[in-house]
Amino acid sequence: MTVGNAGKRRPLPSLSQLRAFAAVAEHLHFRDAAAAIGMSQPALSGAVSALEDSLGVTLVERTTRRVLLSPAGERLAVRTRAVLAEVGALLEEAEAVRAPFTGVLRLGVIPTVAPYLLPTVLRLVHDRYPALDLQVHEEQTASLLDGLAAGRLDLLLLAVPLGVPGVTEIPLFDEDFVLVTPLDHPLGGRAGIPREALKELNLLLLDEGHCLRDQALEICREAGRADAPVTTTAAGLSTLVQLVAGGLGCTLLPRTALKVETSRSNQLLTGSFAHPAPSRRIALAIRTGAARAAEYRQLAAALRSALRVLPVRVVDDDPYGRTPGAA
Amino acid sequence: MTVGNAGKRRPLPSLSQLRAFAAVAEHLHFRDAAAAIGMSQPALSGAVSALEDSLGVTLVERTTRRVLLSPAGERLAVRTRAVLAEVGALLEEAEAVRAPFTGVLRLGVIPTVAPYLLPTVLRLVHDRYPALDLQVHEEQTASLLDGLAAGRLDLLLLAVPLGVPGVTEIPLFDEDFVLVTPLDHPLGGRAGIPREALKELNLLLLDEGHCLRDQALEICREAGRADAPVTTTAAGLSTLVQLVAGGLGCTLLPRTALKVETSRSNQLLTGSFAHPAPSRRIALAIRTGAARAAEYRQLAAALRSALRVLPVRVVDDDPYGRTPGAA
DNA sequence: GTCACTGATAACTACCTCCGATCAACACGA
DNA sequence: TCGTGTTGATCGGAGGTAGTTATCAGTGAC
Repeated sequence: MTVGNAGKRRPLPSLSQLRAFAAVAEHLHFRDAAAAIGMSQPALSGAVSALEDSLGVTLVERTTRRVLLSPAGERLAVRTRAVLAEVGALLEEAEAVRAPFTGVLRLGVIPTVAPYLLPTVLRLVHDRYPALDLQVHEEQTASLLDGLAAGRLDLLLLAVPLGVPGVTEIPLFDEDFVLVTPLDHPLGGRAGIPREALKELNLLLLDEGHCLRDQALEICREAGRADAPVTTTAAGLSTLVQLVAGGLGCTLLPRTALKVETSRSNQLLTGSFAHPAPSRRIALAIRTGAARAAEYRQLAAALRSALRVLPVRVVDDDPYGRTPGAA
Repeated sequence: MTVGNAGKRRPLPSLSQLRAFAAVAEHLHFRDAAAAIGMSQPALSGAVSALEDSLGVTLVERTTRRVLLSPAGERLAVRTRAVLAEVGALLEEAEAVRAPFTGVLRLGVIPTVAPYLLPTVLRLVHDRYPALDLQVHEEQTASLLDGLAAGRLDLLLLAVPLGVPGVTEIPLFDEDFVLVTPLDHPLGGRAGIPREALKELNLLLLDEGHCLRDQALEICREAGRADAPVTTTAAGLSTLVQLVAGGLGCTLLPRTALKVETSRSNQLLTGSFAHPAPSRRIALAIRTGAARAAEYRQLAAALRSALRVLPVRVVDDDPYGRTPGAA
């Protein structure tokens, strides 16, 4: 026998082999795995064997009755999934290059933004990117971020900063909060209201989980309010405004919501804060390194233009917002 | 002609194709690229063409006199490199599984650790992992971290915390600092020295760039010292100690360095600080997700045992320190 | 205009992957 | 104890892939 080292020729594994191994690692069953990736069981069996040969490592412990991964197989399965994920991103980006602004775009929007911005967003997408199939999901921030990380959503429209690693924010605009009060409220309809006035108000807030609730609480805290201002809660801004109209207290509304929500009642007054008014920033959020990031940034730029008709301060185009090299 | 969509059959690209494209993207020259990856120019040319077909994207703008990447090619080249990097990690991990603790291990060590710990480290590696070819590089922290990120080094032995993203620290032990003084110094040889004493001392420090210098400065700052204590600097601990022996001032030494550095002179006294004494933590550092991470953690565990003979406080084995599933 | 050098193409070979059919091992139940 | 169904492995052949060498064709320098 040859002494040498144990090194045989080790050709590059093929992506088919890696996909086969990943499928086996997932299903722990050759026939199911073969069906899942659309190849015959013998082919898959051979592919896994070939991969084991080329790596020189036993990946799968086979019994005719049970399949399980070897310790090495467990570790290498992680690497394999990473490779396939990168390949997936490559293919997706190629597809995006080949036909930008086509196919499905799963957009997640928070409830305190959706009703007021979606008309603008939908019109923009329809007019400018007619081949884009926009699917809108209205959820709260935490759920949206989960969906983004899990690949269930592609693009989020929500309030920032998030401070979540792996998520890139593309700011769109800042909008002030305004104070909505009943007709007989002493601050009703005033301008230049100092923030300190928040210390004394009977403020109505949204339910837990809405980022707008947290923002309002934060604003109160900054204004020097120690106690929690909550006296009641509502599941939506519309309900909240109706409670105000009924005289139960005041509330803070983002300016984009003002027109829609206050036009239904003549029992309301709107007060604006002294400069600088409390505000929130609305942005798009994507997975950092998303394959179609260039498209999303282009979409963000288009959105900024379209949103200038609203009572908001559109942020400047950020220097990285251009598609590098795109026409 | 068929109307349909523009979609043709799009087979998975092969890793050979990706490697070919990456080589072209790097060299911008087909023959050079072909030579670099050890294949013929026509084969490489065909591979790139096949990749372009399967992606449906023009990646390379070819003139017979000049080759450059299309904008899409630039973007996809990044993805391609990411895929190949993951594949490389996969192969490396397979190799590590196949033959753990063999091959080259490029270890970087900081100068204030190297002379005192290397004897232990080298003996351990030689005895326990004889097939491991340890290559030691003595550099300062910043240079080591660069080398780790660039792939020039595999494993670092240095003071932590670093707080560098992408670098995982595997703590080994804590060691106290001791105060080295000339014979006639009022604090000479005392025990239980309060930290506040540092406020008044004429302290000698290493040159800029040594983390030990920064640690000493930090300790002085915490002790309430406002001014910089630097009066002179030295390039190595040996020099520093000779300066102390010459009566130019005092210095802080890590306890592991004490025996070696003070045995050459009888003009020195060693004082210890009151509990808790100022200390530094020494750790191994690796790239997060390094292919051979399991081996490095095993090595760290072995090192902890071996280092118990030194005057240090070995940290507990961290819960993630075991090779998952290894015998 | 010529020449050197570029990437593309042609023709051929070797190998590889895939499939359908079949085999051998095992667990379970009558 | 012996079928029986299900498991993964193996076999043989068709088809395609990917590599080679030899050659072609376009381009810029001189």
